[in-house]
Amino acid sequence: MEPLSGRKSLTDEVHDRLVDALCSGALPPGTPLRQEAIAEELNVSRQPVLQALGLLRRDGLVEPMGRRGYRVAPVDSELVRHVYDLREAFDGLAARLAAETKASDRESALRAAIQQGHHALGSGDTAELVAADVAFHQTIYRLSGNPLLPEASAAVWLQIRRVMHAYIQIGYPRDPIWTEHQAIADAICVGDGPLAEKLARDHGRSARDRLISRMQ
Amino acid sequence: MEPLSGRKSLTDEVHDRLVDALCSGALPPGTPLRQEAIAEELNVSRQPVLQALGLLRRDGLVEPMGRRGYRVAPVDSELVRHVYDLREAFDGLAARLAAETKASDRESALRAAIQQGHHALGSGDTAELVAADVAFHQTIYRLSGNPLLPEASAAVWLQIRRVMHAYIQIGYPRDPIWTEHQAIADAICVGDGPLAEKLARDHGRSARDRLISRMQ
DNA sequence: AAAGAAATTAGTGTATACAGTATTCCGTAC
DNA sequence: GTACGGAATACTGTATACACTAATTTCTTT
Repeated sequence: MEPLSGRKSLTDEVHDRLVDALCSGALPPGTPLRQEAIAEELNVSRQPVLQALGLLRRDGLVEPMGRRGYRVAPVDSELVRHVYDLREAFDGLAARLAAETKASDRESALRAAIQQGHHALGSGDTAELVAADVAFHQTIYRLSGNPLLPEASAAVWLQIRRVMHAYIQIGYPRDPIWTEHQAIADAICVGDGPLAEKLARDHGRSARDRLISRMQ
Repeated sequence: MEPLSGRKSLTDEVHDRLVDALCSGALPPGTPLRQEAIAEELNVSRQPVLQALGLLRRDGLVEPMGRRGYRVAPVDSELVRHVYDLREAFDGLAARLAAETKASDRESALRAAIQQGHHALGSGDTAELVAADVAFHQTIYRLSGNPLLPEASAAVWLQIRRVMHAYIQIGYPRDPIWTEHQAIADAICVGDGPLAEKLARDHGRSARDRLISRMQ
């Protein structure tokens, strides 16, 4: 982690920085977190760190251990199941709405997202693959026109990022993720809401199953 | 033995207090909020208030106006539509899971919630009615067995509370809310997941339509 | 009287100082 | 050798002090 500077609030910057570290696996589950250490590392006072940890607690990425510091929250298959149940609901709603509303840049945005995915597939970089996957679904969320969706699903997607980083490994060329993405995008572009919803939910379920099977 | 760390942080207490004030309509949309005034009112320093306002911003109940204070977020029919779209997704998921999993106290919990609702109907107290409605759905959320559901839907339910307080008035005896609730509860108790999901989603949609029509 | 510059004000966000509490560590009694 | 009690420690959360910014007001000039 490097020193930071910007014009957002320091609290948000610390939050973002910690989110990245948590989701990339730089801070694996169980790692103890001390405010003072983090503050010193980022050249910040303890106050923004305190607030950022409070947010991370709400996000479920961190849990307090007694009154003696925090610790990175563990990950188990139960958590993954619950996270993906919620994701299925979010994705289904977003896909249906995106198909039913008419955003002007719908086709181009989806095409760009899928292209980004294929590029990531070619590069074989895990981080880029995760980023492309997240970006694809966030695109649909944005196209849904519901401004509350990103915020409401934020915590769930943080967990998804974390789990994907941990368990997606390079060398699953048969992974049908991006063909499924293509099908969802097609249904949206055609304007078939129910089909888009169904495909999105099926995709969520199968992604969950693949992930859980790899966790064993 | 006992989780005797029962004392919550001041930040959370301030947050709860402000949430109540916002949802009950004591602080109507547009009201400016100043940290110092709130801190003095609650006999607290400005620090917990600052943090609580940050949380409320995330919840969408409050928005910053420039760098000169916050203001209670406005409510319009667009917001209500988006909120209820999300609620439909949450309720559907929760009802299905609650029907499919077997919590031992399923029947008794639902029966108690419905009884509370009928009591509130009899009393004619708006606040009690809103509380009973929220409690019924939170019961289903709990019975779903997904521990992430309450937190993920928290912001949405705050908005629902706020809108209901503002637009539900006494004297809608024909309001079918609690008969619909009964049907949902029955489907859950019978263990019919798809039916419970469908009924819950229908209920959400019709509740939204009734609310929006009253807003005009 | 109007416009522009300077000063005051109102408010936030950040840093530092303070207080309290659970955990650890060690000495002592049995 | 082990159980217990009390001091030291290592944290957190809250209060206070500081720094900065944008708005508003006031003063000056034409």
